Amino acid sequence: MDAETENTAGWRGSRALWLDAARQVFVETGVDAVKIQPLAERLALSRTSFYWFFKDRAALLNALLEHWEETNTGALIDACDAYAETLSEAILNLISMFIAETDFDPRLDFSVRGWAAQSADVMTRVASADERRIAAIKALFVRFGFAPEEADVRAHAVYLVQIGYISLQVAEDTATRVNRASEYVRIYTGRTPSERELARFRARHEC
Amino acid sequence: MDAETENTAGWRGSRALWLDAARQVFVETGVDAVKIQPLAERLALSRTSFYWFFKDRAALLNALLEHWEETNTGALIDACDAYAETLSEAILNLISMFIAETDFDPRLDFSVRGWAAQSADVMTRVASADERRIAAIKALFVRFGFAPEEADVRAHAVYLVQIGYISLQVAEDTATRVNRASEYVRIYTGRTPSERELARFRARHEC
DNA sequence: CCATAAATGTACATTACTGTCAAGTTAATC
DNA sequence: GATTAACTTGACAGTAATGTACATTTATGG
Repeated sequence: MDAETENTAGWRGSRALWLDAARQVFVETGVDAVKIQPLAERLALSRTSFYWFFKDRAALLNALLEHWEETNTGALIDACDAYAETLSEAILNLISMFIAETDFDPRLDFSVRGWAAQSADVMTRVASADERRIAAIKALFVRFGFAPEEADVRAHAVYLVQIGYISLQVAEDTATRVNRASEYVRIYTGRTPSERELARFRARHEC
Repeated sequence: MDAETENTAGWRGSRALWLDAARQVFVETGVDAVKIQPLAERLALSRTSFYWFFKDRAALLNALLEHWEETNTGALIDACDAYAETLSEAILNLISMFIAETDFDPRLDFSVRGWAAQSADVMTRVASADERRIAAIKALFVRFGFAPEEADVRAHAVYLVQIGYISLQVAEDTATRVNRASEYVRIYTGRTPSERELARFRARHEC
């Protein structure tokens, strides 16, 4: 069943439908574009119907932020906790998660940061998400024998490069990103990933 | 003479005054907040007076973008072209420019990226600025003997980390950033900066 | 001191949004 | 088939913004 149902009568709306439309607009055009009237037009629903599912616009924005917290930060931490025999493999796990864009949505992350720039409230929540994420990456380096201080600097480097990528909004195809991965592993860890590790990594992104 | 003159009569406005106010709001709250009516209130000027200096809102936004292109990208390229005896020194020059925040305004850069996300036009201009910047950093690595391909990856790493920093909007004091610089130089270049280079670097940020 | 360009302000017409309320429709259940 | 909870809608009242036309004020230079 499509999100855009052809029906013009009956119960077409739902909390999830409004939230999903809001998420799309948010990602495409930023917080300030998340407005009830345009969303209603997009969904071919009456504007006022919105107020049955959400108290007001603020409630919708709040739901958006909660969605982001659950998905993106969760996905990153899961990737850090994933099984890995070597540091290279662990880093490749992380890179995989960023490349796949299935669990972690880079554009959502970027939009949230844009929002944070204009809202102190959102800013603090973003800052604490960043802390949790960096701590997870740092733990990964520590797990493979790095001293805490060095693990910290390297975790920052890994994370900052990814956030940088997201901010550049580069439209590279998966192939180039997959190929570049091994060089990044070398910069991050100082070690070269084995052929087997790379083969496993490539395989993951070709299906 | 202050930007906020106490005078309530006479000629208080100017193109520069409106543009500067717009820049501030843009950096604090994003493009969508750059509105003539609020700017007028802020400047204690009549809203319509704006139209004497700019054709319309679009003209103001365009001026904003041109300002960004001139300042930020220019500052970065200048820093890359600056005199340096070693690669470490060259990288420290670059880091200096980012830390100083005098010529290159990180928040302006961030806001422009947020704007780009919602405007294809702005996006292409940002993309070409990124290309010019990365090319300048890459040239720096090549200048100190790196092979083009490796120079490219390293230039990306350096640039992405900085953009990542900007996106995180971390509020670190100059001291911590200065201290961390030497570790970043090591990650970026694989070499440790000399004590003299670091001393010169620190001195630059203590006056 | 007067003409004029530079800048400001007032009034108007228009558009896009927000939220509330009361009345309607639809699907499920008893 | 009547009741009811879940949902939809149109009408209303209000706010904030845009841009245009025109009148007014202010500084400057002959």
